[in-house]
Amino acid sequence: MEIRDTNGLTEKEFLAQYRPGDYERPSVATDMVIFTAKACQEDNYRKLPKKKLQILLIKRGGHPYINTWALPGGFVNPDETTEQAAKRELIEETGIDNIYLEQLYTFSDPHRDPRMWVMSCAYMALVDSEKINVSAGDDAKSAEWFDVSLKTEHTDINETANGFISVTDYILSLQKDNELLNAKVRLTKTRTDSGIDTKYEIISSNGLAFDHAKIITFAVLRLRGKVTYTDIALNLVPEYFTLTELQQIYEIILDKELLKAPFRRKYSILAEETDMFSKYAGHRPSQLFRKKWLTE
Amino acid sequence: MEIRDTNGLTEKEFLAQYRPGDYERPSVATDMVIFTAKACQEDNYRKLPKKKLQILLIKRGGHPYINTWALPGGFVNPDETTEQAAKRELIEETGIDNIYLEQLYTFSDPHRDPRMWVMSCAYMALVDSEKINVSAGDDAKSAEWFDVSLKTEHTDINETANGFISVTDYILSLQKDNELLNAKVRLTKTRTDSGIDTKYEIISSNGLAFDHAKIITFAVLRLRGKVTYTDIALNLVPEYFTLTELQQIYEIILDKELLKAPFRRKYSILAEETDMFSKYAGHRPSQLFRKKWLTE
DNA sequence: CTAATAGTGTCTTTAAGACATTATGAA
DNA sequence: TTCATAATGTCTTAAAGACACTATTAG
Repeated sequence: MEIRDTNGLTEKEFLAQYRPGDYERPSVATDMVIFTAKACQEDNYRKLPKKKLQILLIKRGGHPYINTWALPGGFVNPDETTEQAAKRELIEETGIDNIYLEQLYTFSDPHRDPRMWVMSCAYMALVDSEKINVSAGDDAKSAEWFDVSLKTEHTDINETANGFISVTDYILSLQKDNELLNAKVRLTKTRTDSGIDTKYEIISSNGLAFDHAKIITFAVLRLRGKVTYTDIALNLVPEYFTLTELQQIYEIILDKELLKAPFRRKYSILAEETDMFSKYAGHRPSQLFRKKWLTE
Repeated sequence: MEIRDTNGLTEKEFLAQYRPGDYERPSVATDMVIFTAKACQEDNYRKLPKKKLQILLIKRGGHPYINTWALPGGFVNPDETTEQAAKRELIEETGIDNIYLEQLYTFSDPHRDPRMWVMSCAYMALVDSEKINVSAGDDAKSAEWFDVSLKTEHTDINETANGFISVTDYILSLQKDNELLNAKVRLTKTRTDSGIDTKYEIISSNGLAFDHAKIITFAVLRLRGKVTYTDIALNLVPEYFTLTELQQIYEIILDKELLKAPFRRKYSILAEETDMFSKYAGHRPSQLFRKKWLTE
């Protein structure tokens, strides 16, 4: 390994004399979309509680976007990967450790932060709701769980000479008690001869900071896309769960009802029988299962 | 919008006085895994040419990793997104414009570049091989197409108390005439009670710069994962193509043979009939089709 | 005619959708 | 006993796998 470059330097010599250029660099942050599935209260003692998909937001105390809600996150340090940064911030801001974490997408619009050039490497996290109570309120910041709903408002497809343009408007709603945040995010797919351009834009955003409506929309769509062909949903379920609970998780993610028999046929591979049963339910007890992760 | 923060500033005033902190920032680059599917020569005039999956690599002329091969790419400028940077570099380095481009993953190991802190937002690009001849040799750098092969060497799954550890070793081979580059990339999935850790490591890498063996492996796996449930393969096919050609694309991506009848049943939705036929083939002519992109 | 690919038919296997039926415990 | 959910059976529909058979050309 004694190859010399055009200046006659070996790699070792080159690295010893190397000085980074004086060009502008972006700040790099991570933002996290932390999902959980929480059971609602139910008035009728025999009725099964419904579940809701929730994400964690933090109220901003300073400019810009003061008093609006933002995703938890922060800047990446020079000695860590973006993933390590995300894990560190997760513990700092929420006390949650050991969690499912998946890199989502890197958002890099140069003006996404009005202060300066900041890229965001966004992560999606999934936690089971029994874990989060432990650490609720640990943090001084006002972090709150919001119910999430993402609906397609409408889709328009127009054929062009050599492809098509499809425009889908999504309505994102986030609710916490009396607080309601809303956003419209437009997904435009422009298909030409070769290549497709997929663009997300925020049409309107009320009460959400930065481009976070876009990031949340992206995360919900990713979760929806992956839930049917992976075991990702198990991350949202407690240690012991019933198959109906698991089905509810799928239903709130996909935002549609599923039939019981086919659901069980398909997803019972994700569950391992135990000899325990749910109790005092006002109806037939349900068998409890343990998670059985897919290995492939 | 006249909310004032704890210093009594409005958002406008805050932004006017805002100065970024003096902390370290990473350089951010893009790296591109550009795939194409090229037909080989065939000696027997009646035999159909086989196709090979190829990627573009550029020989490094300076330290570090001098004389090894690297993915095309470059640094992101302050006025552009990572995607715009990737498109710009694609044109600069290869002359290829208007191409399928998809963000893959952001690689952020702080020591992935021995010179300094550089994150790489990696993209996957797909081009049909008839397009690339146009611009071959445009560039002064020695860019070359290498045949790609990614094989699973072995997989080990060990059950643990609360999950499992699965280790898969991939052998990545890149070949161009007499030049053969090799790498072994290990994928370790550590599943615990809650959370899974997915880690890619380079075990060995011959002739490939930086962590590019990892990026290429990631790209091949992504392409394999998406080809069966999207229309992504159409990006690798010329304007007019036969169904056998399309099937060949699937076969080289998935690295396995497919049955003709079921393939056609499933993927004929991606093709629109024309009244043209292939000619002088030494066997029954084949109908030519036009791309029919999926709109959903 | 021959070698080679093109293109289709059909039987089997597997999975998904739809819905009905039986089981069971707390109040 | 009743209400509400648990759990399973089964008929239908759709897709995938396997493989055989016919069609068509240049040489």
